[in-house]
Amino acid sequence: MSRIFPPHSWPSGYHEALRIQEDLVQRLRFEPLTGPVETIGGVDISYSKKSRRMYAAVLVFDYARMQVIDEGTWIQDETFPYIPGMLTFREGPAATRAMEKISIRPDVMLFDGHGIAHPRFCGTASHLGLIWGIPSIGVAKKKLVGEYTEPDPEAGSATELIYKDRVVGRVLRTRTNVKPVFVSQGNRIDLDSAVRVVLACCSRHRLPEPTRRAHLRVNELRRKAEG
DNA sequence: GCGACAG
DNA sequence: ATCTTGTCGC
Repeated sequence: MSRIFPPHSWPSGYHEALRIQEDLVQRLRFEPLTGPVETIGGVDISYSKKSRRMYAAVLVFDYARMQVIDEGTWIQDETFPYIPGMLTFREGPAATRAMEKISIRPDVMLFDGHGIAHPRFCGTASHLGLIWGIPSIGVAKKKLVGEYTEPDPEAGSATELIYKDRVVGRVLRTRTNVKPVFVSQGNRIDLDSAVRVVLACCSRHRLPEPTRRAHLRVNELRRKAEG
């Protein structure tokens, strides 16, 4: 039994959130990214514990030039606490409102967090990519679940992230001699395609440009609103 | 009970 | 995310 959860209705309790993840995970699909990628989106959320406010930004880039061509932002109060494995219910509401403000739908989207490298194989990148209807990739700075061996120090080196006998992602060295990032399938993309896209966005920094720039943008929003 | 634990 | 000083290296 599966259904499509309304994008603008979010759960307030843990158990309802759990049921939603178990429902949505059945709808995830992982296939090679077909067709040319001309635009790519980056999403990030920032929140201040003090004001309990959230700042969201969705940036759309021209993939070839890696320049911003569209932007959507949103500010609101917190509606859900931070619980490992439930990040999408904390960030989803504000991220979705920011998403509604862009006019160019990106061909693929990068998230600051995991895709299927998640306790129930339904992290933020998978969840939001699914309800937004856009191929998505998870790029996290730290592990949530799984086991792996350290990749070689050269840019491009990678090892598998294994969880419950499944390959749920890749530990990828995006730049030489920097800490690796955790790349995982969000939805409508396979792991090889995901890694290829992430590497293409990391010519100058450890994190891919779309999420890196979205992060700078939300911090700018917060500074402007709070100080 | 103990350790792990995206942002 | 937030708390926090200095510091090593491209």
